[in-house]
Amino acid sequence: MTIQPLSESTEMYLKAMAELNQHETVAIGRLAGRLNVTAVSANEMVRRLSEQGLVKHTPYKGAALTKKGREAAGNVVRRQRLWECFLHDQLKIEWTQLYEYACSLEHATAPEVTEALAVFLGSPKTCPHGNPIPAADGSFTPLNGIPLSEVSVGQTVRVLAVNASAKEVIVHLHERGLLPGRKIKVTAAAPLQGPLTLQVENREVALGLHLAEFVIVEIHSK
Amino acid sequence: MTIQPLSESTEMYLKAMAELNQHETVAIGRLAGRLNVTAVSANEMVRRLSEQGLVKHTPYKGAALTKKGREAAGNVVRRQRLWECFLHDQLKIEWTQLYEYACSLEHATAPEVTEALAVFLGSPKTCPHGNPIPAADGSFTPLNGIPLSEVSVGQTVRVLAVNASAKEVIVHLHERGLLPGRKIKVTAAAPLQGPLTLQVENREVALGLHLAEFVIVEIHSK
DNA sequence: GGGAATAATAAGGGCAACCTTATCTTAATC
DNA sequence: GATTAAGATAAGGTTGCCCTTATTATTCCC
Repeated sequence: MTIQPLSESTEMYLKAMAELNQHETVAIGRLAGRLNVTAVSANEMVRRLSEQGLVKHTPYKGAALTKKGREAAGNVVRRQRLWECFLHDQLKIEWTQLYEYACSLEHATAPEVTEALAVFLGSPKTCPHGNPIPAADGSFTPLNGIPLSEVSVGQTVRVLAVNASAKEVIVHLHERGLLPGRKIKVTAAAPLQGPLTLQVENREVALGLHLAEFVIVEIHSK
Repeated sequence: MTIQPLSESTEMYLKAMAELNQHETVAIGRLAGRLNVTAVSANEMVRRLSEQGLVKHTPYKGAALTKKGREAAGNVVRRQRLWECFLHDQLKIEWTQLYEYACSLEHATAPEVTEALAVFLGSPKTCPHGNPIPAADGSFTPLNGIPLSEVSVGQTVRVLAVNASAKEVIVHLHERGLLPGRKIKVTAAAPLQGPLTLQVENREVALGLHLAEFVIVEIHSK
């Protein structure tokens, strides 16, 4: 099973769903937004995906990956993140370009190449952005962290991962020093969904709440 | 110039033309054959390519790459052969799979990645099959050799390159030990376009003439 | 319970790259 | 100069994935 090759578009939908939400239902609108297509197109495509048994669509509720879909999605994510490692560690490609370049390569990568790449890289556990690399069977343990947007004022946290796909978002976060491993303190949170004020490496940084969602952190113990 | 991204199909046509014949005209039938499409489809596509200024089509004569097309083709070939080096040298992918896997990757490779890959690999001059890797501007010097099919009986030659794209052909030649660097002697040639008989590493091998065309050799001096 | 936002469906189109079938043109060869 | 093979052209079809516009259905929330 799962030997039928999926189209590039199919892979992008599956990956988007996995990135948005591993298990629960994803609203068609969010999916459409992330993939930059209209809601009508997303609807059409979700129908096709559910015909293939990759997602389960509950009208007016959203779509969720099936077991098969989750496996396929994990596989796509694995390929992408392995390529990100290669592009970053070996080719020294710019941080902000990794996602984009790896995304192109991922669709063109045969299973044999994926596994050889993993071995070559020493079976890394996370991509340069800090996200876990799924196993060969597509399974993976989500990070044990919370979005920065949910951290309360005064707390100090450590960045585990940056989980964004839009180039502008990646660039924006990179410019503000929000990289895996960094220690940051939330010094203030403006009311009404306003921006957070952060202390990042002796630097004061303002960050919109919707962008803070892409930064996965753990509470800094000690 | 040459900054507009070409479709995968376009790249395949350009590459096929470059592989079939760097400079001269290629018959539409040969092109169609190599790309596994009908002559009608190839005709259509050649029209599109000539509208883009990539080829010059002379009706009933064939198509030839323009300067622009040759550059673009060289670039595609460069990407593919660099990936072949990577897959072979670093990932230890099987010889007979290199072409196929590298071909998928080549279409998904940005210029920045191509150049970083070249640096990473130490700017190799040839791919594992022995074919030259074009420079970043797409230019390259063809091998100074002749097809094995044109060697006369009794001569001893050295294999410079295997220049095939069809998997079956690659497998067939590989099984018979026809690899770059091998020394072979043409011991007989059957009449009427019949097969050649070769001495390859103390082994006697029969090889169809149309397959011998894919093996580029140089006369063994001394 | 009613209005707003979101989602679904229908209908019609577009584009790239392929296909088939059929007709016509040119080139190559005896 | 006629035949044949190869190439060109026309017409119509398919598939995947996207689009717009319009209508209808559902859910959520005050």
